Amino acid sequence: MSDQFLPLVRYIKKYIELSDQETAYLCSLLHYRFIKKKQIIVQPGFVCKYRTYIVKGSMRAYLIDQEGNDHTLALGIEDWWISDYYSYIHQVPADLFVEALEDSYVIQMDYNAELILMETYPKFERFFRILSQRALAYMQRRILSNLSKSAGERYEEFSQKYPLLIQRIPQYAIASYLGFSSEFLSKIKKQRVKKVN
Amino acid sequence: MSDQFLPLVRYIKKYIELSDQETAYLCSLLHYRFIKKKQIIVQPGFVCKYRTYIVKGSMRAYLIDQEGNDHTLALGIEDWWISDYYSYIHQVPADLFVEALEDSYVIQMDYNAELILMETYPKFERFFRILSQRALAYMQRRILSNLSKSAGERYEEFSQKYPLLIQRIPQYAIASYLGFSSEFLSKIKKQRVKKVN
DNA sequence: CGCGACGTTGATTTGCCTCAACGATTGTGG
DNA sequence: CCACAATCGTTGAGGCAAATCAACGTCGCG
Repeated sequence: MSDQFLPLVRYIKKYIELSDQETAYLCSLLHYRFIKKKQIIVQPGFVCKYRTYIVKGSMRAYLIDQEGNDHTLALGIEDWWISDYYSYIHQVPADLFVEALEDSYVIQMDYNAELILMETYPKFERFFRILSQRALAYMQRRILSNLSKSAGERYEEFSQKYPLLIQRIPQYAIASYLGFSSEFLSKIKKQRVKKVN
Repeated sequence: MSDQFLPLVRYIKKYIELSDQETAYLCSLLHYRFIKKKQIIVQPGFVCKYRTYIVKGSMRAYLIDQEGNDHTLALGIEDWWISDYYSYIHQVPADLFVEALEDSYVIQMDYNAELILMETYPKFERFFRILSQRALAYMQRRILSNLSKSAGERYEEFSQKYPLLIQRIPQYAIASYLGFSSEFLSKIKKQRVKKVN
């Protein structure tokens, strides 16, 4: 068997122990895929079939509202997950697009496979519990940050926390993730340079 | 044994089945408490020890920033959970206050009890997985709503979704939850009345 | 009764948006 | 391999949604 799934297996082993048998079964349920830059893997109106783990590359999940403005829910690079989580969990049509920002390699698990996996080896309940608890705690922090901080402060915080993303993710995507326009991000950066001097 | 824990047991049984033995063990780990209006059960600097399920009453989780403004992360009434989830999950000092808005009765479970419970009866892994997955999906929707909608639209959506909260929760708490000032909420409501006529 | 908590209203200010024009860089088809 | 288009970021002018501040009304509670 190829070890294309190794990054994800290593990721999971940070949270639960896996025997060779369990690992093999897990891998039998996974799909390894190449996603070309700008390719869309989730779109509104279609159920989000997969949980997507990024092996290499970067992706963005975003909403387009009635006025045509886009709003970024999530950004992801190596070792992160991305999807329209609401659509995935409830198996209802998505509201979001999920799109590759770079040529990417991903590992996907579909909803039924996930259920079967948890039934076969209940320890995966534990893995998904930990995963979603951590994501939830993180989301709460993000909401607080959005509620309590100015655009400049949020950008500052983001740069500290994710210097890698600042380098690789287009500015319009970062601005949209942080909740302001990309023009305004330009102006923030200009102010910032002044401050440093 | 008293059945003060019945509401929570019923809640849990919506997601997993429980034998009498499991139920009894669960209840042995719970605490039933009365919280007086304005009483604070979580505060910054102290680890959030409990997950809190509201049996009766209402509560609010909020952050006070450097300028002294408060920002509401969560509101809760009967049959909802509330806590500083980040603090609880990671067992680190909280950033938030959690306060009763009315005289309230709650059921609390502490972090160690939760771990023991899941070890003793692994099916509780499943319960907490489902719980956090649903909360996570909900949080993502809230972020999208905050990113893509105006103050008026968010209030409209909130009123549709939680008519009970509109009646029972003070306006300043709702405004703060939705991310704008309570003065502005006054003005929104005024506009709204005009529209209806 | 009197005080404190909550909500309202109006005047003014401001953080961020919108629009438009313009470089710089990247990608692509001839 | 070049020309041209598309994409991305920057800059400035003007505008708007919502904040801030201050004053006032009202209600419930000690």
